[in-house]
Amino acid sequence: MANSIRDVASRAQVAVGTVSNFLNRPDRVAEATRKKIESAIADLNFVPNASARHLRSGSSRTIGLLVPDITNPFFTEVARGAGDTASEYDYTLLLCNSDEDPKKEERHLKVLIEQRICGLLITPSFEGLAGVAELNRRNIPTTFIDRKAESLEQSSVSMDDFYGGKSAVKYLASLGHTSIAWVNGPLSIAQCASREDGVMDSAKEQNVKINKFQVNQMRSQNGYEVAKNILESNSQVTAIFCANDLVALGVLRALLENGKKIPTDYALIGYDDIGFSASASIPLTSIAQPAYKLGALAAQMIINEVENGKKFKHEQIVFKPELVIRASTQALRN
Amino acid sequence: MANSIRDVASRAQVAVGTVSNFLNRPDRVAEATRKKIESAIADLNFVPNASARHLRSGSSRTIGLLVPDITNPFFTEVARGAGDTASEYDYTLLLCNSDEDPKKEERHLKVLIEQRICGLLITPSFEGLAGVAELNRRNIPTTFIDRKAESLEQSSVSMDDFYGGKSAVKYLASLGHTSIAWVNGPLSIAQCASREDGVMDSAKEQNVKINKFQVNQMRSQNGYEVAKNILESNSQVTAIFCANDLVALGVLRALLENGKKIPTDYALIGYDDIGFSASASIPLTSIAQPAYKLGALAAQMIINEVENGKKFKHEQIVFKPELVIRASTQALRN
DNA sequence: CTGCTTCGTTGAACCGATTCAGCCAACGGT
DNA sequence: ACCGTTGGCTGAATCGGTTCAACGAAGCAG
Repeated sequence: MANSIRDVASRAQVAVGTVSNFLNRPDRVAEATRKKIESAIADLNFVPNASARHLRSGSSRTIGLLVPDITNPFFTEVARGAGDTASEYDYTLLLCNSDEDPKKEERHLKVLIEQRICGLLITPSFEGLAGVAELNRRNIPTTFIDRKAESLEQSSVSMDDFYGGKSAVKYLASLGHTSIAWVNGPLSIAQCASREDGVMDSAKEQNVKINKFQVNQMRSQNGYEVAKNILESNSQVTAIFCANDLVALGVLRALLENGKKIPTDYALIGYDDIGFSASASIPLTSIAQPAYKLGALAAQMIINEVENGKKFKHEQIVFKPELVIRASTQALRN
Repeated sequence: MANSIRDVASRAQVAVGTVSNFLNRPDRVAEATRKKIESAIADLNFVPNASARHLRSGSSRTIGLLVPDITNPFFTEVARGAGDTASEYDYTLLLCNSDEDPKKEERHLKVLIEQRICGLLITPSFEGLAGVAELNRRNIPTTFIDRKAESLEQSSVSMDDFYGGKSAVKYLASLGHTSIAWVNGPLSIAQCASREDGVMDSAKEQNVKINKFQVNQMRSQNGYEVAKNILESNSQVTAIFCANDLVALGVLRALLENGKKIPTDYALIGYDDIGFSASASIPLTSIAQPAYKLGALAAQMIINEVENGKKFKHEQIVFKPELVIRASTQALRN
């Protein structure tokens, strides 16, 4: 049942080396021979064994993608992008989900090393991951996604979070809002910190007052809970900016339950522009991140690096996020 | 850099076979030897090469998971479940997304065959996939997810859609609703057809009137659009049941925009109980499907089949979905 | 002391591809 | 007629593990 290249060779009356050439460099085999081999392959239903191929050739044509939360639509899109690009170039994508658990993350990295992946795409959930250092020591090309590489020896595809934070506040200011609630996640997450920097920077420029709020996890439920604090804070807040869409959706629900009108009582902005935001009960204005493109480009870059070896130049690409205006924001009426 | 088992053997002063034993059946290696090998492995930073291992041993310990839409939270959960179980048993999960495109699906199946996966988990988006037949011919164990196997020679883990449709209508009837709008997807999708059968069956039993509506795709936007038809249909409909949550969320948005109150003007039920339903502006009553469990069990079953070979008994497991009651439904007030 | 297990270890053969030095024939130039 | 190239093909060696027959030493029974 499991046919080998030798079976094909003997049936086609050629040498094994010729079959291998047919598989990898068809231009080097003569037309007549090619036909013989083709029909032998069809007859025997032959499909080459990837393991054998990898073993001998040394290169695995497998790239690993390690994400912290496959449940998050953002990463789902990243994975789609990376997957599509990988198969376009005949690479296999090995998708691993760490559930933000460092143990799982390390374990997956070990498996990826066992598989001898030729490159890794990763959004690390923690700094200083032992496994990543290991990858480094083994000279496995690594590209960071949604997090800028700190060394120029590594590539990354990330977003300009400072700009994103800044542009949301700028937009709200342009609508006439002068007192904004800013709901952020843990500052230990690099993205959150940069967004906050952008927010504060813009606030200064635009002469806007910022009320800071915090959630421990960036999920809907946390937004729902923090909304009470905002309402009770008794300030003149007229707009709310959340560090991600899930949180914003939670805030939205809480506000509606409290009889508030969006966008008249409060303007609301999220971050990420996940699919659900467009179809929320009040479609959410958000800062869109091109997740699919991020994944696709990261895959593209790692493939370049794998194929061009030393002469490859590492790049740190930074995308600018984009404001997407929907029904949850409008100009402040006096 | 890339160390082999032979390097380990020579450094530990033992034979290669002993190192192999250490790796696979440590109990057969004496304590003293074990220690020597352990430290040699640590010194050399040795990690076994999965390709070589698979090549010789014949079994790949890799299971493929092919889903039609990784963007759908339902499949994301299935993937999490399958992935967790796989790594628990030291298998590697190869996740492929076909985007409901039969060409991509076939291509992924080919890659999976090249990888010599030991088992496949699949939710086929089309009937009579050539690739699946191919898998069959090669005797690769296959388990269907969310779709019942038609042959007793194959395993499947699916949901009782008839029951799900039935229980939603039964519940609405118990609340006093006697005229229900039923928004279904294409009947060519097996799940949709069964749910509809359940709906109609229950309607008859409960003496409830059903108004049928259809969407072509089961996305939020389609629900949003169909809602207008429901409103214009001018019937006495007091409850709406949608074939999936995304559609229900779209309907919800349209209703709210039209000034309707949920659940007072209309009771609304979705299907799938995706995470967002709980945190929608009006938390959605839904028919919950244990997606994670589905994936985990399917992985469990395929691993059993792989490891027990012939003496394995194929099973067609059918889960009962569960009604989850939230704010979008309440008793009809007269 | 001999024969029989059991335990731990050995190392060559093997899995199925790729690689590469080497071969042959045909062709073109001088 | 001779030589150099080129194109097409060959097949043994190799990648890094696993497998397995065989072996030596120790332990035990008679």
